[in-house]
Amino acid sequence: MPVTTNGWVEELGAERAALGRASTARRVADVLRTRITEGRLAPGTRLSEEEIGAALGVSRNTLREAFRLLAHERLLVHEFNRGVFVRKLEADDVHDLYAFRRILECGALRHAHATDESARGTAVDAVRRAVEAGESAAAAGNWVDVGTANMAFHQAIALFAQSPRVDEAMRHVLAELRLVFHVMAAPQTFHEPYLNDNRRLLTHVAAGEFEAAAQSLAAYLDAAESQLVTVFA
Amino acid sequence: MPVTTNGWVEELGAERAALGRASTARRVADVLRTRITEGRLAPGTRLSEEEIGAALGVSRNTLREAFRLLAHERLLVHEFNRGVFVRKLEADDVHDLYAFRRILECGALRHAHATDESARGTAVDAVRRAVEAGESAAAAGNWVDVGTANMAFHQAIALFAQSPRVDEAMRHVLAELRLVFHVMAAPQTFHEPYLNDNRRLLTHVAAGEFEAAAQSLAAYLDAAESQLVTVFA
DNA sequence: GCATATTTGTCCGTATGTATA
DNA sequence: CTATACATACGGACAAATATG
Repeated sequence: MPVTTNGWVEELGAERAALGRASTARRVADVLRTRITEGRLAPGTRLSEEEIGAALGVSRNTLREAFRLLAHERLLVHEFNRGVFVRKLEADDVHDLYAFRRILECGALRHAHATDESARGTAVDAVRRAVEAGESAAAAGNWVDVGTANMAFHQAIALFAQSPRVDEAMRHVLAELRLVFHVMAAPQTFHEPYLNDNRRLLTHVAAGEFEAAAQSLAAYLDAAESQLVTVFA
Repeated sequence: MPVTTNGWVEELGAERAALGRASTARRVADVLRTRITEGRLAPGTRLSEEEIGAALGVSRNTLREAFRLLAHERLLVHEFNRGVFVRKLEADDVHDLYAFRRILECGALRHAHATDESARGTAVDAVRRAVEAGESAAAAGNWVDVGTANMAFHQAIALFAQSPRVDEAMRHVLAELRLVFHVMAAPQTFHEPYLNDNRRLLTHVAAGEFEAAAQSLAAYLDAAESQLVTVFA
């Protein structure tokens, strides 16, 4: 019986009951994903197969399948013959994530003019809902929801591409970025200054000014990136 | 003892000796990936765990890890309680792949002006090498190499983004597209007409005319997409 | 629609190789 | 260098789901 060294593993026992019915590996991945994206698993932590397998009541085979799912999402890194670790992001990663975001989000906006009216309408609606959710959350002082709404805003921007693959790429990028936000001193209020930018972008896309929106968003992302990179240095 | 029904599995035995030293699952994935991208495994084929595991001399657990790797690359699809199948692309997939390509490749070109001189130079060199490789392969009548060079050309275009994540996304898209090319009547000569377009794009990027290159590429991709979609209908 | 056979999903025990204290 | 811990990989087992007759 291995002795648990750092203490966070025991808490998994409580989540074991929450495992519903689906692929066991997927459910295990869901539990771990939540802990990682919520910052309750520090980057760099090694995830022992035996320890976690025992805590969640699944075999190592199943657990390894769950690890692979999360490694695919870049939330874990798998080092051969060494084990899996919670992803630890460097300044270079932040730079690259924002480079990717610029291409995806600005590309989606520039593609919007080629989409049909109704598709554009649903995307604009999604953007509007995200903006309003962020503003009301900020009014209520609920900074966690402000962050969630900001994520939803950028996911909605990606909708203009009308491409499932763009949507998925965007989801992965945002999931990785959650790891970044946790190293911020005040992740709660990080997103708040961008509420105005989001509102401005909404007016652009609602008016069909996609090129202006793209340029505005590029500047927006530049600012956010440099803000984050300084934190990493 | 299950009787092999379709006959292609036995050939795997010959490849078993070629398995070098790395993660077993990765090596197995390499073998299967080659067979899939070369079109020797028809889309829709179900990959039996027991059959292939025996043919390659690996356990079911290890094989399942290899399946997961390839499912991540979208070369296989995993259906719960049913097994894994070689990915079968629909017309919608072709459309989406080209939508994603437009955003990635044109986005990379539009980002090029912001990169430093040396990075741009290496990207231009990579593009030039791909163009020349394609032209000499075409002169030799080697259509397989023309296709390979065309893939390398677009991978080189992605270099202008200066982003590892863009590179990887591009790799995955091109790997998926290989599945599409195999359903063409004459995949050998499919890429040949684009040699001129590639050469023209090279002159653009060599001259630093990235916006012009992006627009030219967009039209290029539109044409290729509609050509492929008609084949699917 | 039912009974049967096949195949996957999951778990366990174990042997071997690799990394690290 | 040795010892320990751990990941890798194998093979067997059984239940559950699916496919087949």
